[in-house]
Amino acid sequence: MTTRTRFAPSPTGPLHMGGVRTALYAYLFAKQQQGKFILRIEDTDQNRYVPGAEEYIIEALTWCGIIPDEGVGFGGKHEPYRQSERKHKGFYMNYAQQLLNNGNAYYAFDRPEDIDIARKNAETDGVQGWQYDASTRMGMRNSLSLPEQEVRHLLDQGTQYVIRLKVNPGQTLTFTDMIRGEVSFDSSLVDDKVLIKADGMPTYHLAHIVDDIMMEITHAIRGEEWLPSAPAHILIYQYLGIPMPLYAHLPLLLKPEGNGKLSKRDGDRLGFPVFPLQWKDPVTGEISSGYREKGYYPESFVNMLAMLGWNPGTEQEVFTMEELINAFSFERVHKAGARFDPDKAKWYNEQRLRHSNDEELGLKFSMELKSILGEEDPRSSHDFATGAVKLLKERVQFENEFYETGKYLFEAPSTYDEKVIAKRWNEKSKTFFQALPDVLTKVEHFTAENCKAAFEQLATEQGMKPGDVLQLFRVIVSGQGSGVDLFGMVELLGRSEIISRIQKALTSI
RNA sequence: GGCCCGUUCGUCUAGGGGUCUAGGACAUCUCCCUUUCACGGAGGAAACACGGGUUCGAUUCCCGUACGGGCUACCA
Repeated sequence: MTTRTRFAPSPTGPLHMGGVRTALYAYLFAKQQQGKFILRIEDTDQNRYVPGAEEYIIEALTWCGIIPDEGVGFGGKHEPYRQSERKHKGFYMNYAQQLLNNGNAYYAFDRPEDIDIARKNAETDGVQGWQYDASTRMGMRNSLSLPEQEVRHLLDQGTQYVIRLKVNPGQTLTFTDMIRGEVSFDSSLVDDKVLIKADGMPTYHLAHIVDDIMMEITHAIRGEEWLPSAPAHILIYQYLGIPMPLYAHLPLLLKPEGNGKLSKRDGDRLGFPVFPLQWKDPVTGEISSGYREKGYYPESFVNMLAMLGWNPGTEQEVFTMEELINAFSFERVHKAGARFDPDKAKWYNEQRLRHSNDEELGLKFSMELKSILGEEDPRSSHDFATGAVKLLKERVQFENEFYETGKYLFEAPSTYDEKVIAKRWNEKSKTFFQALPDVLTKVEHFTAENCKAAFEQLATEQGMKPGDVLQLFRVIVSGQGSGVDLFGMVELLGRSEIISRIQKALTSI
């Protein structure tokens, strides 16, 4: 049987990184098994629908390289993949009817207010967790407690109703989780979950099962927050007489500090994004940052996410998607929640940047430079940009830091590091720099090595150690006391630029 | 409150009865390299939540406690 996994978010807003990780694991597993990965949109709650969320989800997954084989936006033999559309085809009601017919579900006419009252009454009696179940259902208005005639009448009248799962108490419900092993529950503690809501929409509980069956899902992968409702899901499969797919409940992603799971609000408050892509709230206009816009490589973002709760059992940490597909296994997913570490996230990006090809980085950087400096500026050329990349590559974690970090490569300094000037600038050094342009003019091939040799020779001739003027030279060229390799920078900037910077410094210091 | 899941350095984690003097990575500290800063290299500090069992022997198995997390909607 072909492995089929799905990722089934609800379009209530941007996908957060925890959701992306769930999608990733489902994708990795499917690909490893030469199976299919499906994107299903669970939009059964029309009140929570957020415009743009669906597009966001598709764009985010695509950016990450987690490409569905079937689903909303990708087509496939089980269309439609949007639950609101599937509802109109009667898929969910079909299954609900089957449960109704077999006596495993029933109509309930209680309004939300009635349930509130029942709950409040129970609380005043000191009962903490009231629920609609075998112990309370006969005191409510439903097709189990009401005479058949009345039920008929209510239905004929068009009275609003929900369909509830009839959970029989006193049995142990067990299933084997791919990550946690055997997990069991007492059915007495499971409530009679609503299967079909008053508006005719199915709830998650019914909908995901119907769709997983119809879409031939073999492995259901979801977050740990679903574990408590697993017994109800086991029961639905039992009542339907259909074998359950294998389930995996993933550990949650926790906040970097403090308590609780990582939530949408945490991100920008703590200085890191929680979303893969930037998101603008359609109502408030509030903008939340995204990993893409921060300059992360999608591969690094995915790599980082993969390692949060899973490890290969070797010491390898940097992976490509291909390698992840090969190495992944649910047996090696950790059971406890993982606290997200923004520093480690940056490290993954840095690693990928370090191993990137200079020419390719240079090409991208030259495009950026062209938009900053102009198409014709020689410093926007591929050659110059590649030269700059070589000098800057080990000093940044993101490509988008090249320009700011190496700004002095693109414009002559207007200020000079005061500490170095105060310490080193004197008559002797001034004389040295007055003589330096002539010496540099005579250097035949203007390379780092030749310039360095000429520089040192001049220093010796003037009776000083190169170290006495080296840092000054750096400040004269770049304005800063520290930075990229000095003579590498000299070679890149070229003879006339260097000489002009020396002359500028001589008049302004 | 109830139910479920969990608990190894600050963080992500390896290890699943003796090989543990508990390993790696991020972060941190020291030193080396270097014209500076980074990079890189070397090294340091840093953890088995607690209490009972089981066992010749528990970080590893069992139970309890504590702590953390999740769920407890006609939301997913």
